[in-house]
Amino acid sequence: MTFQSILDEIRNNLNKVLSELSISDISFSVEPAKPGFGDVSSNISYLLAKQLKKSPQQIAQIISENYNKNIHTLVLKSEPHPSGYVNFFANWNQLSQLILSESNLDTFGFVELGKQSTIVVEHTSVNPNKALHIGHVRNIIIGDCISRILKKADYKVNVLNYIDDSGLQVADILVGFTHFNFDQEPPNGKKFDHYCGDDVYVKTTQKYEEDPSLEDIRKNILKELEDGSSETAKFADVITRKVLANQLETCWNLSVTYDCLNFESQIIRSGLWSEIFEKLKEMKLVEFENDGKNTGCWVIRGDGKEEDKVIVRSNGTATYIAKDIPYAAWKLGLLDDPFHYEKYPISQPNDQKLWQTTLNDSDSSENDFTGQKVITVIDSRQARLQKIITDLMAKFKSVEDAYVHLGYESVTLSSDTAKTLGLETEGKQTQMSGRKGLYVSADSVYDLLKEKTIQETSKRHPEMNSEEIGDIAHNVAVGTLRYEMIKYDLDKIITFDLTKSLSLEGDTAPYIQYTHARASRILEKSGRTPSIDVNYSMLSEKSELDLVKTIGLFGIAVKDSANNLSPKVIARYCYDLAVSFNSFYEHNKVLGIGDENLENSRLCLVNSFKMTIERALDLIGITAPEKM
RNA sequence: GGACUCGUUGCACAGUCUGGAUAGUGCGAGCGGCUUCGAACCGCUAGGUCGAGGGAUCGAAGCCCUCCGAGCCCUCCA
Repeated sequence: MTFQSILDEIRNNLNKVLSELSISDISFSVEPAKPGFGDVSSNISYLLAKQLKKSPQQIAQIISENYNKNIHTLVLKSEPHPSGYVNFFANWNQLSQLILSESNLDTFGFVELGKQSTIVVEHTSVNPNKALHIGHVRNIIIGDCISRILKKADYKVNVLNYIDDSGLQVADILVGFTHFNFDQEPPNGKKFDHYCGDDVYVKTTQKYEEDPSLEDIRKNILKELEDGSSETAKFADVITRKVLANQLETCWNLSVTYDCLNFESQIIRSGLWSEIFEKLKEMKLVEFENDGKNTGCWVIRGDGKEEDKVIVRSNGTATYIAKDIPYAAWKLGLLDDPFHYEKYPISQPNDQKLWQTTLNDSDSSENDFTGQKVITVIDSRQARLQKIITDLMAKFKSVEDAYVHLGYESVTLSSDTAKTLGLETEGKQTQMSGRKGLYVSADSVYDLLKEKTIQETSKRHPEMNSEEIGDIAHNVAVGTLRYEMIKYDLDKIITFDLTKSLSLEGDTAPYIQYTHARASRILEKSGRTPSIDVNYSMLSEKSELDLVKTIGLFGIAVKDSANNLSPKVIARYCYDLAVSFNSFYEHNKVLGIGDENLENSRLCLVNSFKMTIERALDLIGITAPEKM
């Protein structure tokens, strides 16, 4: 694992030094050094200070001296720092060789964390009554990046999208179609999902406020939805599948794909709920209330000071959270699978197979989309409900962390952007609202970014045709949007601003993609494929070795990212790698330097960089064009 | 009222999980760099009581406690 190799070597040798000094059981750190402190650092002497009754400086001195007596291959020397750290300097002749030759392998960056265990990643799960907005995009991109990263970390990943096709939001647009005469054909070529969200949904919910008696119609429609044989349910199926197809277009356009679509209507009709409800009763996880404010309901007891949660109403119907319980249990493979699977009629990009659940047992294939672990990506406003599910699953499965709610903060609109949508917020950011029509759609942001990129690219490449420019603009637009969605920590609110969030400069995807284009250009101009059999010891400039080192850190970044379910780590790695390359590019010429051997070595380095940035970007679903 | 999350330079963030050296980056501001492998770039300068207070520690932006500020959740809504 490249840079990990030198960390391992140092750890082993330090342990040897410790045992020579008859010291044991110290868990010290061995990590990549901060700039200016060698290549690797250890805090070992701080930890021994008390035991040895010596200052960290003195101990660092002793350890370094002893360390240098040992045989080492990847380390040149160990050096005590006056602060007390023990710093190590790499033998770059050896380490460059190791890192750069490994970087040529397809498996570069692969880490054996999952050991081929199965894991479910569920994301997207947007009600099929509207187009995706920028807030949904955060969910989708986080989920997609996590699945890509987990695959790189040796997990078998099943990506699911839960289609809530029988909920209240769907009922609302049905009310619009059936009672307010909304045309089923959108006006002047508008995408159907946008039409349903912008027009039918918003205007129908407006009418509820004007006329509360409409609530009865709404409730009726909702009830009919749950009965699969009703005309309403059949109509709903037509509408929601049209919306879903449009939503998937948006996702696919952003390089997001799935393995299986799970329809809520089918979960309801499968009878999984009554199965799990019996189990809950047996395990005494739900209780029937004979008095109090929840009289006649089945509830889950609140934790500590939390209120009890009703899961079956006194009229016998299940609440929102109740529907999630059988699905969660199904995802973990705790229930007999009632579903059959058929191919989704439209094919995904790259022909990746997409399945959908069906209760129809003819003409279907055997599949298993469950996992030993489950990660559900839902925004953190649902944390309370997800905690209830998590607790239940821990009891069902008898494994603590089998079900993980991966929460993230929402995307809000900046005051300026809200104003362009007609809402005055007095300088404050504001939550989006589908019901109020207060949102920025994913498609419109993509279009804006693409248009902007087309302009930039045309300026630079007047010789290109529009198709070529369009391809580049697509990759840059998708990259920019994806990067913007994951570069912040999951628990930071993203305030989306129609002008400020669409920058193509600084810490953005185009910056990283641009370095890739620079590298590609060098390789193209060199007119040859770099040979791997070169003497890497010719690489000795600081910026060269920094680049080699950053390339070598790929695997460590993947491991960190997978362990912490943090796509941001890969985004930052990509950025660091690009910064490293730009520094190298600024300080060293590759072509026409009059030294064939050095040129060869640098070409190899450029090639390793190009392959590594491509692989790293791929983990966050970003493609870097050859030219831009 | 209770639960959870956040607070680091003018703005937006990284670093906090796993304590240790000189707290990093981008935007913005000021200055400088294309007859050179692509300036969507690079270099330099200015800008920080790490929300406040206390505690444990040889050592805290990081761990524990209290407080303040912001967000969000707490329906027989979804």
